[in-house]
Order: sequence, then structure tokens, then C-alpha cells
Amino acid sequence: MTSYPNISGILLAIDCIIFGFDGKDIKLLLIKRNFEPQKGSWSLMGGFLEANENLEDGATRILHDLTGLKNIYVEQLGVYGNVQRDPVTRTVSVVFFALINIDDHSEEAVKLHNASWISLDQRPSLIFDHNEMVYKAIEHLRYKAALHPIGFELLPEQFTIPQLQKLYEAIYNTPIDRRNFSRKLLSTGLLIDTGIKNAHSATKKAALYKLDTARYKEKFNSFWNFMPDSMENGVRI
Amino acid sequence: MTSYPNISGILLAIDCIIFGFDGKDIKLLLIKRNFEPQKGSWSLMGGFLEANENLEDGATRILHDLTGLKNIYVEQLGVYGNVQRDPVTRTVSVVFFALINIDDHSEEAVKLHNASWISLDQRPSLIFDHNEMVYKAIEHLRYKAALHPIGFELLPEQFTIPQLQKLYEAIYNTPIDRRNFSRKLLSTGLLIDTGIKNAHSATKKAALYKLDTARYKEKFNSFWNFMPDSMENGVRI
DNA sequence: GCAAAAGTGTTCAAATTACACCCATGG
DNA sequence: CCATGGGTGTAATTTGAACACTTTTGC
Repeated sequence: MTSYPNISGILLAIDCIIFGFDGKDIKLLLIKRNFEPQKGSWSLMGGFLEANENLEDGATRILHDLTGLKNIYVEQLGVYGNVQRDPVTRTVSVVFFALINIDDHSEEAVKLHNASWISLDQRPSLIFDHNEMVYKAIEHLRYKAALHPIGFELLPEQFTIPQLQKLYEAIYNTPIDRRNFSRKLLSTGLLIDTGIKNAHSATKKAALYKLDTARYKEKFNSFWNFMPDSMENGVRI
Repeated sequence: MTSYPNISGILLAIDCIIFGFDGKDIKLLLIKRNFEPQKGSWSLMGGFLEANENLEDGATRILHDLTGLKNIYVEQLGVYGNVQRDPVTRTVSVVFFALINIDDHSEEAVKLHNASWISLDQRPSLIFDHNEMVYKAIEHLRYKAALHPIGFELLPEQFTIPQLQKLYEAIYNTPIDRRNFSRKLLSTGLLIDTGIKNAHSATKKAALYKLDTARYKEKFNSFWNFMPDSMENGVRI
């Protein structure tokens, strides 16, 4: 048996939802399309899966194309395949969720693709079902960051606890008590004090920490039970 | 623009991981293939996505085919698309995760497909990457059931608290304190006492409860913080 | 020396755990 | 009447929430 009878192929696309954090807001890397279809509209960065390419490799390729980065934190977020989601022809899209340190991206690559970093609350409407994908990604970020230490993926290698707090406040769009936050984070044992103080500060300089990567891997799957409600859905069909 | 240039289609399959609970063990509905490829081997129930079919509709179709049921709890679990995963031809599979009340399935449909309910710890090795899919599904079941009230999907409409406890003990393969479990479950406010007592019992008859569906929907997305560790992975690529 | 941000401590309430006792049922 | 499983209570511990004071820095 060398083929399946009477089955025809479907176009497989990959779309990437790329989150960054600028110290104040959670941002998305979106592109203003200078190509068809829907030239001029905003969309996620995407592309077609190549003939001899694994899904994750396709995502890696597309992420590298837009950011110049390798070794990005990526998860599969889901597949979108409604019959009429792409008006050109039937296309099924595998969506990937990526977190990067916003300082590391390649400015040239971003410019080349006509992309911009846009705050979540200022994001334009996107083509096709990309709005739905982004909505799900934001929910996933909230869900996952409440339970696992993925926040660090959005920060530079060295960071202060106040920075980390601002990140979580941005993710959940809610103020957090400084003292409880600090205590909780330090108690995870995930942070290593570098002994250095943050230079960029007009007042008291905060201590710079780095992630204990060994402990991070070890503890990645133990729950944090950190933030208030967020969600994930099961669909009843 | 009515087509994309130079892009060729890929076969899209759907595979379903179907969990049941017989009062003692968590079981999987698996099929012993009486068709090619890999005739005689065990696999998940699957099929190809049809030309004008949405993904969820495909899953619904396949689940109905095998169980005779509609309105099953289903979630997308992920996509598997490694280039060589299917030796016949390149196929990308969208995997769905389903929970059903084992008493409701159609025996004829199951027999027709040469399928059986098999306990997790007795499951045979499966074809292709189906073992990996099942492994991920079990992890997902543990993860999700610790945080959301999905356990009820595996039970009959009316159930006792000891039954519910056996279910969670089976999911986590660990004993749970009877008294604390009962208190915690009742405190969720999700259970309605039917006033009826369980007939099938040689000793004291347990109270039968049913799910408060309104409250279930309302509280589905609030965390439970229920069970001990389980996991979910982010892939670093 | 003062405004602004960082670091640390204490108290109270709530949730979780670890236990022990009594009740209903069928044989 | 007794073995089996179901139902409920309580004390000890742990965890989380709320809140106040001191320190460092640049101007």
C-alpha cells in the first residue's frame, strides 16, 4: 500500500502569535500585509508548511524569519480549519504561541516584513480568524503563567523583582501587592541574586536576579497557583 | 486571487482519544485494525477529514461512528505532523480528546469497528505516533481534572460521592482521604442531592447526586486546585 | 532633606491536612 | 451481631491576604 485512495490534500499553514514585554505592556508582533490576499490588512506572521518539514520546524523557520531568533519558547496552541476561514482556498492553520525577550529581536527582519510591536489593547482587527487565535493565545498566556514559570521567557536574562511584578500586572491587568509578590517569587527558589544592582533607576536600585535554569526545568511542571481566574475551554460538540 | 501558487496539499487525518470509566479503571476505546495499513495492530479511532468538513465536525462524525453518541465532551489536543509519522504517505493528524460515560456507548457500533475498552495500564502498543498521543492525553486528563470539573463527563448522570472519589483515585492513581474529598466536593456547590439512595450496594447506600449544570457552566473556568502535580509541556525549539 | 521606589516583618483569616467516631445495611 | 462501606466533626498546620515601617538614591 503506497497511497490512500480517494483522499485529497488540504493546504496547511502555520501562524505564529508572538508575545513580548516592553517593561510596561504586553505586545504582539503583527504584520501589515504588503502582499495578497488582504494586502494592507493586519495579520499574524505565517506561511505554508513545506513539503518535507515538520510542524515545529515550520514554526521555527517562520519565527526565525521574522525575529532573527532561534531557541524561542514555543507551544502549539491549536488548529483552525473551518471550511471557509480562508476565502482564497481551503487552508488549515496550525497556530503556535511564542514568547520572546523583546530586546533580542532583529529590527531589520521586523522592518523587512513590515511588522510592528503592538500593545494588546491597541491591536487592530486582524484578517481571517486571526482575532480568535489571538484571543485564545491571551487566555492561554494568563492560564499558563498562573501555573508555570513561563513569565521569565518574556524578560531579559537579568531582571529585577519589580520588573517581574510589572510583567505579571500587565498579563493580568491588575495590581499586585509588592511585598507578597516578592516573598512568593523568592520562595520558589527559581531566582538567583546576581549581586549586581540595576543601573537604570532614579531612586533606590533594585537587585538584579537571573533564573536558576536547572531548578526551572525541574520545577516547570509543578503548579504555582499564582494568579486569579483565567480560562481554557472544552468545546461540547 | 483564487489560489496560492506552488503550494501542494497534505492529507489531514483526525484521531480520537476516547476515555471512559467503568467504576474502577480509566479505559481507552481502541480499535484492532481489520484494514490497512498495519492491519492487525491496535490504534486510535480515526479517519480522514472530508473536503467540506470543519475539524470539530470531523471529530464529531468519527466519535459518533464509533460510539453512537452525539454531544460528547471534546477538546482539541494537538496536531501531529512529523514528516515520516505515517509510512504510507505524509499525513498530518489532528488529535481530539473525548470523555464519555462508558454506559452510554453503542455496543454494536463498537463491535462493528472491532474496538474494545482497555484499561490504561493494559493498553497495547499502538501504531504510528499514537502512543505519544495517548501519553499526552493522559497527562492532559490529569492536568485538566485537577483544575476544572471535567470528571463528571466520565460518570453517569446520577452518581455517588464514593464513585466520584474512585474516579479521581483512578485518574491520579493515588488514594484520597474520604472525608476531605467529600467536604471539598460538596463545598463546590456543583452537586445536587437527588434524595435517592444508590440501590447497588451491599452495605450502607450512598446518596445519589447529580451535577448542577447551570453552576457547572458558570464555574467551569474557575480553578479547583484539586489534585497533586501533573504536567503540560512547552517545547523549546 | 525629600520624593520615589525597594526591601523586609507581622498579624489575621482561610484553606488544607490529618485524624476518629457513629450510622446503615445485608448476610 | 458484625463486617463493610458511608457520613460527619474537630484540632493542628500551612498558606495567603492585608497592611506599615525602614532604606537607598538622585535631585
